[in-house]
Amino acid sequence: MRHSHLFIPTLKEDPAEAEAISHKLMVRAGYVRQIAAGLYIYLPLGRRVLHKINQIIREEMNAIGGQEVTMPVLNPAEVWQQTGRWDAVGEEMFRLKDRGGRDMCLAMTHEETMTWLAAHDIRSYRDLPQTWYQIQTKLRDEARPKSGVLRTREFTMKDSYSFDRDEDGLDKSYQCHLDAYKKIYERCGLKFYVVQSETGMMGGSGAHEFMAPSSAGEDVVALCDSCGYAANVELALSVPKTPTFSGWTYEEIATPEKRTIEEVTRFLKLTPDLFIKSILLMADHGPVLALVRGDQTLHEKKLAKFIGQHRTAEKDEVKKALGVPAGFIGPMGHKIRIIADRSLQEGSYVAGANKEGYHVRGVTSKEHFKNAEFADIHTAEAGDGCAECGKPLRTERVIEIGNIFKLGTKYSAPLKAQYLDESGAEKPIVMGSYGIGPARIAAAAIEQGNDENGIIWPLSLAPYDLLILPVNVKDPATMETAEGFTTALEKKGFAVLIDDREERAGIKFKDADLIGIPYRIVVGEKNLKDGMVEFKDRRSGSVEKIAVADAIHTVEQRLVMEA
RNA sequence: CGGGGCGUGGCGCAGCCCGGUAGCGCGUCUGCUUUGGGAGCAGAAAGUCGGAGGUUCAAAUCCUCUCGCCCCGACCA
Repeated sequence: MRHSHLFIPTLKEDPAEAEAISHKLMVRAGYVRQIAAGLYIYLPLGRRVLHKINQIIREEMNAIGGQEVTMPVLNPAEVWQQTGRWDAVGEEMFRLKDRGGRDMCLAMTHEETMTWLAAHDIRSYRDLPQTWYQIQTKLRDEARPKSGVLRTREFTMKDSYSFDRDEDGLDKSYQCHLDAYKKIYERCGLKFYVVQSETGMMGGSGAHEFMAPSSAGEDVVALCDSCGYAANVELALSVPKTPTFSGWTYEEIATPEKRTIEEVTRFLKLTPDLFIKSILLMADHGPVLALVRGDQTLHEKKLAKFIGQHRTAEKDEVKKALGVPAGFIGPMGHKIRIIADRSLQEGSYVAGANKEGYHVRGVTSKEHFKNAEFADIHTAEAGDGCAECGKPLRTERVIEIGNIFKLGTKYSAPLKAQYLDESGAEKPIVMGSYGIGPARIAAAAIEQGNDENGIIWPLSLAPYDLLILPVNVKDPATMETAEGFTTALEKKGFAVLIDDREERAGIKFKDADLIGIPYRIVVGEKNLKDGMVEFKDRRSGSVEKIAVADAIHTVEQRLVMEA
């Protein structure tokens, strides 16, 4: 392909709106343009990358027996009403009415329509198992689109759905997907983790996420290098280090105007792990007091599993519910529900005295908050002990590039997706759902592969395998050689881009680095006189002179070896 | 939805506090020179200063409202 025939609008400067490296580079290198918040145009290069990712996904999905289908993006309300998600989802779903006034929505995922299909056309255990997938547009009215292509309002997703007769079948389908996903990300050249995850709005009994480490990510995972425990911090269990307790007797201490843990620790010259942080939350069923250790952070998603939807209480609500000004709450003597972090079961702590200007020390669970329920509600932090093996955990910021869920019968039951077993009994189909975000794979690959000059693609994702760069297009010998390479290598099946623009060498080199094609042949007049050209590896930066006569053979070997 | 920031030629920005001629760099177009890491010189085109209202003799600049984009948080199949 000739560069002069392609639309590759590169930019010398970073776009003002971009923060994430992948976002800056995708825009600068001419892969995407943003038309509105969370809505992107994929330019020729960007489209090629997505296409390559989608092909890898297709191959691996087909390899586990997946069958590609296409679901409509525009959905009738009924199916969503039947599963309850029409009401459960809220503002994140784009809704509209057709000309007849019927409620419709733009699909944000396709459990409903896939299950509808299964309900209509799967009758017998003989029809099972099935795995259906699509690579299709999803629309979500995101509260906050961000980080370029990482969180958008319209995006394509590979989503697949497995249909089995029972849990055993589901386990097999789930495992097949897990293995296929690993292959997909490996082929995409990504560093990634498989971690335990929340089931979120999908519901269901088990879930994993595939996470690509990157500072641009929105999630954090806790990892144990010792036993391999890996989980999203939304659910990661950890055992904080036990502090050294003093043999305090229960007594009040005056702490005038010292409200925050930081203020009180400084005032009393104690470490924060000897404090109890008492946080009042307003849940649907009334106020709840949450207790975590002073050095820990309450994880509201963990807490939500016990008390449901909630928010932190306002100052006057604290006063009203507990009769104590905020900043001096202690766990003692309250009638309301108390959820305490497990780490507080042992030890003697400092806590608010339930009295303005005072704290107390010597607070223990056995004497002072016997009525509390104990659970892991703190955020796992680096250095905490692994809940499995006790060794220290580390944490890492990651991009979620895929997830897999065991749905069970959450969707098949309401949509009546049933089959008849051998004995003629009607049973609900047992389902799984599995997602991959191709654009996130592309962004993660850039986050993990770039330098100060631009993108460094893995060969498997690069828009072109090889760039031929004739330094001076006006030199006939140069062009003859360069075009000869292009034709010969294209015939061999490689995707070749020749930079035939009448630009200065500097511009072409800069653009080449920016765009990030993994290999480059530079055809220059001086080298050509000696029968040589340069072969450059974008990743290592290494340059070697190779004979014109050997060039095609050398390149072919190199590319085949890497592929 | 809460907090913060920003909207000025295609792109990146200055000007705004302290009202009075719209400016810089890059890009684009023309010509000449140059030609292996984002060239030089000369010339040119291109801006309702996000929008609406107001204050004023006069508004990019001050006031009010509004729209958009980005960041932090909440939210997130």
